[in-house]
Amino acid sequence: MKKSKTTIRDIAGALSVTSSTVSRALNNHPAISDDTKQLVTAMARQMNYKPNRLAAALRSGKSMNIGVIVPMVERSIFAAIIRGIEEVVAQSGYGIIMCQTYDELRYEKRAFDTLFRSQVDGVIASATRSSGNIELYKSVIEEDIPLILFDRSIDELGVSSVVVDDFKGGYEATRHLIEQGCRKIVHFAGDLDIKIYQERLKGYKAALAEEGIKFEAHRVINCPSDIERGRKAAEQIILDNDIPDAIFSSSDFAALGALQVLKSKFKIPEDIAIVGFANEPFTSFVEPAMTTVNQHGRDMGRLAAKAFLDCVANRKGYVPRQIVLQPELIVRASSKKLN
Amino acid sequence: MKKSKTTIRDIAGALSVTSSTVSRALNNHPAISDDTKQLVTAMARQMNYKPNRLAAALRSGKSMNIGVIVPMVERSIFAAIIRGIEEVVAQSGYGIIMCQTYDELRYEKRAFDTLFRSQVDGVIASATRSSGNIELYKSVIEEDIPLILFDRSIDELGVSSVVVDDFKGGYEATRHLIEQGCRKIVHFAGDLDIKIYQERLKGYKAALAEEGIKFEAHRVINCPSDIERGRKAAEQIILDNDIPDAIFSSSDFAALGALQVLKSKFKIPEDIAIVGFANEPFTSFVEPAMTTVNQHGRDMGRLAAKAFLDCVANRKGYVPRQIVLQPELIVRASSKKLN
DNA sequence: CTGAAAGCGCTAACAT
DNA sequence: ATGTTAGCGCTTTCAG
Repeated sequence: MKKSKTTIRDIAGALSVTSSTVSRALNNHPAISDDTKQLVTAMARQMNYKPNRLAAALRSGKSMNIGVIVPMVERSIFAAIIRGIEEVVAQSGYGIIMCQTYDELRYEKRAFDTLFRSQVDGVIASATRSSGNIELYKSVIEEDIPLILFDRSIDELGVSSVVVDDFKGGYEATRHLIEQGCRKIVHFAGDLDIKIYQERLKGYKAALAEEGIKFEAHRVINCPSDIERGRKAAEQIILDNDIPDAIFSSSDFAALGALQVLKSKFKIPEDIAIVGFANEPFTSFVEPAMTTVNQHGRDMGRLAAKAFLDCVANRKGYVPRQIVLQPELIVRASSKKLN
Repeated sequence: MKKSKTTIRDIAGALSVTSSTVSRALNNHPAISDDTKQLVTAMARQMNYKPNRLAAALRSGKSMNIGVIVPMVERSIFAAIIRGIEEVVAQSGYGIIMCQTYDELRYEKRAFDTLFRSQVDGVIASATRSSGNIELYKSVIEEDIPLILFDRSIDELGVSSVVVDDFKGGYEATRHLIEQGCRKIVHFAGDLDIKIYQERLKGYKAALAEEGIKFEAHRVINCPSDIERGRKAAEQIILDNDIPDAIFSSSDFAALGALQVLKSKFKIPEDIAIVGFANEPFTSFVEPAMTTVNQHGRDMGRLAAKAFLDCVANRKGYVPRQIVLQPELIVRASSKKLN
């Protein structure tokens, strides 16, 4: 039953043609007669032929695989992005090698190692903290393989990227809070080594400034994207005497943690309004439903993938472009003061 | 700057040895002197050498990539499994090519295509609906590449698998409900083409039978794993006159949908208790917190990966084994009647 | 329209 | 401990 796998040479033998012909027929080369193509594909099926992409890749220099690097697939934004990427690249015959960094440099390094050794035709990645890893990305560029960044980009690299306007997201979230009458707005800042979190913070500051509300450094609390850390931060707030009237969190997870602890002692949103960031599915069904910022993950994935395809299509004349998606504030009960 | 990539031959040239020596040195072959290894690795780094896995794979017949097929990465159980797999196989130098089926045969087919063509050294997969795709899995076996199934296995295949005892999960969930005093227990059944959902249903029936509660077919409602479908099902229940005192849902998502609509009209859990399945993160923070069944995703992934490694280690003498994990009922507020 | 020939970069007997 | 040799399965000029 189990004989050595059929190769194009076997097919060629069975048909008394050469492997070149078979190869061309299989790849739908224009200079092959329809008759031959018919014969070859029929025989291929009959012999249960499975092309060996590795060999093709080695010879042609194209692996038809692209690497996708995300912090972690559990985050719905990244799952959505992967789906978006997959949708478009699959149509061009590409497979995806997915790597997760868990936001740690050593995993990020390993990811690049895996991808290089697999000879991927391109890398679509979201960078981790923006220090220490630039060399990694530069090495991709030096190897001359297309690199597209999404969500968290690295400007110095000058490659194509698809990001959401985090500044605007932070700005609108904060502005919305101010419009609800909030004045003492706490910001849960993410890792400020990462640009997107810097931007969200800047947006927050800009909105305050615009409304003439003085920025107070002690209202910015370092709080990673994690429910438990959100709880801790909220507990700290309660201990302090200076209770805010709103929280704008740079992540839905931290916002949720805060919501959980605060709602036992305060009315949400009347006493304290809460806004998160990322539009994780759970935001729509926690109580009260949480206001958040939608980042259009699937679109981001699709656009990144298209950028990659573009880049491959005109290898030489490709000009990188920065695509900036508009975030969308989704207002829900957690921030609607009815005054 | 950008010259053609360095190969082992280049290194060999620079060192006046042969490429075999370089190859062996790089692979830490025992029969190479430490001096030479030192020299070679130093030169490799200096010349910025990046091994071409494709070539190695073509020659050695091992791609050092394994394929992982899941329905969709958004489901936290699958994200957890992937993480478990990755943890284990990465240590042995394997990369992961991830494919999603979205529970549709055509995507499942495409996944296998991608994996075959990439010459993966193994496939770790969760099957979709258990009809129509068996041929796909058989073809993997015929190609003689290790296949491990998880979560949703296919018994006829006789390969190693790691699953959770869905029967027991269904049984315990239902039993718990009965212990709370519930008698009219509705079951939201998943796609009964898929074995895990059949098992959960059987467990439900078994628990009823054990307690002498008559099984009533109309209490089994077809309801896929989807919030919206759960809402619809709950709305239908309200329209009917025969209000149940509990719902055991085969998925957390459907359970959540039901919870959302029911809690406006009924007291949960006093009037209607609710139990889900899968321990999605959101179950712990919806209100009331939802009782559910934990499937130990990360462990499942780890075990599946270990099975794969085992299988590779003793290719000939490998005996497939079925690993069955014990589900864990996590009791939360949505099902605790305080009578 | 098809054939012949030459590898892609690496590994693995078999030598020495 | 290292060198020689022969490909893995496919693509791709260059001929005809």
